[in-house]
Amino acid sequence: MNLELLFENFSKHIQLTEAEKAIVAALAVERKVKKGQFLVHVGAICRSTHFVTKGAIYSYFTDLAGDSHIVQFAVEDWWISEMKSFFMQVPARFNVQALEDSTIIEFPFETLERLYAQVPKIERYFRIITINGFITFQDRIVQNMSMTVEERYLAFHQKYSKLELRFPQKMIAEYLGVSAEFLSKVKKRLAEKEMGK
Amino acid sequence: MNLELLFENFSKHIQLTEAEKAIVAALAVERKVKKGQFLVHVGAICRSTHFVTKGAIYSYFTDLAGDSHIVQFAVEDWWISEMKSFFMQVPARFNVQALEDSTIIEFPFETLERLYAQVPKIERYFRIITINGFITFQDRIVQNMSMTVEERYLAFHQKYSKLELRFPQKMIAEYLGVSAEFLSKVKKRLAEKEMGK
DNA sequence: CGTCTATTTGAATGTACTCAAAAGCGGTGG
DNA sequence: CCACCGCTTTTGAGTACATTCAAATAGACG
Repeated sequence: MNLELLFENFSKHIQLTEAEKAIVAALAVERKVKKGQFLVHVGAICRSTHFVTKGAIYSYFTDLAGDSHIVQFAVEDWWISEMKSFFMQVPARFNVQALEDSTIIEFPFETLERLYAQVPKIERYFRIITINGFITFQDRIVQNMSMTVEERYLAFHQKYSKLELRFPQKMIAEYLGVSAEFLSKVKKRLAEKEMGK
Repeated sequence: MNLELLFENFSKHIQLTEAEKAIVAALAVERKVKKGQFLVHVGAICRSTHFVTKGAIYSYFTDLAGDSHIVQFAVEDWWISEMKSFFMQVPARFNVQALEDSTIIEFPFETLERLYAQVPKIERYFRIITINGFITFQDRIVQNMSMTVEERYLAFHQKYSKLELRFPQKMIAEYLGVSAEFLSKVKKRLAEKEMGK
């Protein structure tokens, strides 16, 4: 099991001793998932939180009209789970699914609680990355309220160019909250503007 | 200074000893603000996080077109601040302003960091309430992506009836991401439906 | 290769917005 | 305590941004 990426990520926010790293290593579970496989199903309880070391994962839900909406993307070095389901141990509202064959490191709910007790710095780490997630969703609200689809797409394109190369355009549309057809038109319009220069 | 409400809120997630409460009490700062007064200005750095013990506060921003958008409401027993500005100590993107004469308990940034070291349970508390905030913003994204204005208003009405009584309808519209005029029409339509029953 | 899904394109439609004006309401001062 | 002023809310007409539906094209996967 390769925990390098995870420890590197930890080190951005906290400094772990070798002894503490050993405790984490003893509790971490590596798992490989095939393309299309689900990590979490709507209605089930999300038992673990997932750190991606290889591949690409996304979470989404389907509304009453049958339309899908992407909640979150995750590639290498990102965490993903159904937060509400995981932390409150209630039925999941979103699916979490693999876009590609992927490798993840998992921490089951009870394990994480024990880890907080044994290594309080880990609790600090999760407080900090939760703040980052909070800010990300807040930004998304801000953008949805104050920007046109074109502006939102451009912001996404600049901030997440890596994701745009990996996830199909349809999913980008489902993330931005716009129909796939309209996103296609917006991109065309932008390309024409670019030509005109 | 009345810390009852704050300690009661703490007790929902962590159990503090009397000694620990004393440490918190020694660091907490009470502040009274008049209606209309700002706790945070756009462009300034948000130095404290605020717990409301009396009154009503809201955070908002004004976009390039001059339209206002509400980011968060807060009344008694709620926390409010400009999260990104506070935790990263960068210029604020939102204003935080008092709707009514209010009383708040403040924790400056450095104080909170010291408090985490002295009372690790406090770090746990803030991890948990940040998760709750994360989930709230995630829910808002989900609703904005999959529900009509009418449905979003009804969800708000049911979940936050307390807020609806206190904040002007215009601000509810700015929170839901809808024009004040259209929200008025939606409410009229709903009232007519209600009559027709 | 052949099939299935994603993307593109166009036409018609709709939900929500903008602009404008009237009505309602609350706060403030005389 | 009433009257006035300013802001909020309502209402209507016209408009726009984005959607839906439909069909053609392109691309990916087995």
